[in-house]
Amino acid sequence: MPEGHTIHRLARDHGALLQGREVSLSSPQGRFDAGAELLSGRVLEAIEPYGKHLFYAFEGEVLLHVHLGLYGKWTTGFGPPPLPRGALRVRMTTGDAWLDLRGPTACEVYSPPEKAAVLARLGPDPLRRDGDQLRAWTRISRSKAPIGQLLMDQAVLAGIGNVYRAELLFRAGLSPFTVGRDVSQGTWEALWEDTRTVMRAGVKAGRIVTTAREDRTRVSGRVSREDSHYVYRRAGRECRRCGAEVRTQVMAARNLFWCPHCQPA
DNA sequence: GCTAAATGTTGAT
DNA sequence: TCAACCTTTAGCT
Repeated sequence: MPEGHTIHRLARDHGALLQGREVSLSSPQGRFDAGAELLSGRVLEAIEPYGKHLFYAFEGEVLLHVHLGLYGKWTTGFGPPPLPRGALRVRMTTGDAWLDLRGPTACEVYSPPEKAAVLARLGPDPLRRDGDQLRAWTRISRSKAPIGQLLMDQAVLAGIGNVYRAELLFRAGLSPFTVGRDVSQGTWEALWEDTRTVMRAGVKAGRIVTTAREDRTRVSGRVSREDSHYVYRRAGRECRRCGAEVRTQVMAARNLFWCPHCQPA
């Protein structure tokens, strides 16, 4: 399940399997029959991640646009693909590998202008080399909205989701209720740099781990699910740093988590 | 074994 | 504001 780190990881992994290859597409579920037929048999030229969006560029100036949403998932394997089970929106195959897509919010054929239109409404992506923190700062520094809402707004920053929102604000010691225009530029720049650091680690590990070693219960071995977050989904439990009770409240239509002591209003 | 919630967004009401 | 998308998992029993 995807925030930006998952998308960038998929782009990398799928590139290794598909780039420069002729790809066959089908839609066993039937909901993408026309698109699969249009794209099938073309060479996959490039895969580009932006925020939570994936763009698969095929020869002939046509793209596959995928947004996983909350449930969407890719599974991959080598050799002959398994018999299709369940609601399988798209299957892509090369001679060697297969890739199955289930449950995406978006799976559609795009033209280059349609891709450009999506990019035009997204803020900078901290995982991209061209991610420009000043573009986000322009929005944040003028906004009366709380920073916990702004971080979730894909027009402000592309790729952050509910886990990173909670965890990044905790790491910054910043209250989610601080309004954008009250955030200092120095605080923002540090937050942006920390976002890049933490999300890059997420791409590498294939999961979100935001805790420092000294804040974990168990210090060696694989980081447990329990140990991988400071506040996300820890409502009512003790803050790892100070012992105060972690709080929760809906903000931007999602459950927000924070420590009232480490992130004072 | 069952239910609810979940790392997200869109489009209808 | 809410249903839809559709799967996985946590937390119950």
